[in-house]
Amino acid sequence: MDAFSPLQPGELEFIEKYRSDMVDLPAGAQIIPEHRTSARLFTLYAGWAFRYKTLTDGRRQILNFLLPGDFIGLQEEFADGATPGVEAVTPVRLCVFARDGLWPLFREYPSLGYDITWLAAREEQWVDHHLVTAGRRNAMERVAMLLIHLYRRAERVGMAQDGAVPFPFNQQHIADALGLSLVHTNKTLRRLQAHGLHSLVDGRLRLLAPRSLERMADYFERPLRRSPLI
Amino acid sequence: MDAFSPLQPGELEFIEKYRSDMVDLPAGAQIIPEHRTSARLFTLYAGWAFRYKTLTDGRRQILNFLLPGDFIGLQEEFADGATPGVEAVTPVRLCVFARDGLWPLFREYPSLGYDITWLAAREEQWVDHHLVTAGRRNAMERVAMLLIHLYRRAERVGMAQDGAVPFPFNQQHIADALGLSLVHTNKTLRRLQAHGLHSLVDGRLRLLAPRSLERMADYFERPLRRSPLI
DNA sequence: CGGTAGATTGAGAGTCCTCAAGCTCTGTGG
DNA sequence: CCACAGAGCTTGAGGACTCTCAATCTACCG
Repeated sequence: MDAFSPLQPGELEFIEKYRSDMVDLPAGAQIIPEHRTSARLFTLYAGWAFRYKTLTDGRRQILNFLLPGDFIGLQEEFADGATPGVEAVTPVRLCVFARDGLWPLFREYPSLGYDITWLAAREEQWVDHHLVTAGRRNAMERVAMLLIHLYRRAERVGMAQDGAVPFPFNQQHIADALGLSLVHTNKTLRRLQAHGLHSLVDGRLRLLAPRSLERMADYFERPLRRSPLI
Repeated sequence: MDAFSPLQPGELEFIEKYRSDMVDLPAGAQIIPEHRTSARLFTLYAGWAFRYKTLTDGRRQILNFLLPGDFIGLQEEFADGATPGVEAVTPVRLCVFARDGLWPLFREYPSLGYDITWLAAREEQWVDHHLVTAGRRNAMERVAMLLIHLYRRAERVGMAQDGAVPFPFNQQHIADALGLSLVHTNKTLRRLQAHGLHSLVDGRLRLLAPRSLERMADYFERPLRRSPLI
């Protein structure tokens, strides 16, 4: 697919060997439970998921969203403290890798190690992005930002059809990603919709006025680059 | 130093070869200007800095803080869009590496590539951490969290003396890191101080009631691990 | 036909923001 | 030696944005 870089000779074979399994999980499943380090790494092959952290009183913050092609569980390898959880939003299919195969991968195929670093850096960029949103944008701007962000990412991996992408999240997900309350998220969403900026019907998102949304959100990302795939 | 892992034979020599220069910059200098990709990578050798992004109307969000040992500029290598800026808080000393030496490093010393991935993952953890703070904690909790976080990190690299660490930031820095206004940051800081939880005198931070601060901030990080150094 | 998850709406309260002014400290120049 | 300017800190007041509480509504399912 156009979204991903081609692999070098030998790399695919190594990945196949490294991959220990293929797993399907239902919507809502904990791919990696919070605070628990998993002995496995994953590549999300199909479906949607998100990384999150919760405070002891239950407040939850979604750190970023995971789409097909995203690598899961790298942070846990190097974690100092509490590790985030990873939860499936839709049914997901995962490629499973043994965690202790990570170092051999770097050693034998440095190019794949480099790719993993790329993926880690890209993921951090998205968290950076969300931190700016949560820290310095108001509710209207936050929601606009998230809608554009998710649309573009879904589009990038070929999910767009007729100007719409799947949108499997409920309003609680949006609220937890943006640092807003559920109620205020709802009101903001309705307000944007009333302005004719987007539509959200039958689990599909359509940006009706992308330029207005971008202006409102102060969105300034360039087109997403082709990324490596492990 | 105890905070960093020992290097393997050969690694140090390679790093020395890879390093192209050593640079000193004054407080306030832009180590990497925002939106500009630098042809160089850095390791912060001495001093304090931070990564940040700004919106077009000037609102600024500090993404994380950089202390000695931190690697700078990796995200830019893989950036899709606008890259964050990096600014010195105090005078800093930097080890400079050519960006195009990164791939040879992975190829010739996979162990160092692995270390860089470690550093990237650790940095993302901190951004995760700050995102939870900005998204789901109130002002009191945010400030408490930041004070503990910076204290622990400074302590980890040997900056603690007599129960105090250097604190070179002004209240605008704190506000921009936490997603608060300057005024509210000030009031919150004073309130914490009035409760006897911390002291901030002559640019030195002291946690007077670390347990209370941790409880207030819902802090649950374990001791920081030894980290690799490039 | 209840039961549940999710969406929606209104009302009141509270946190946090903006505006504005004054204060302290430091460095500079007359 | 003192006036002055600038950066950073502090405080008060009013208002705006966002939150919590509570109730209603819809869609879907067994």
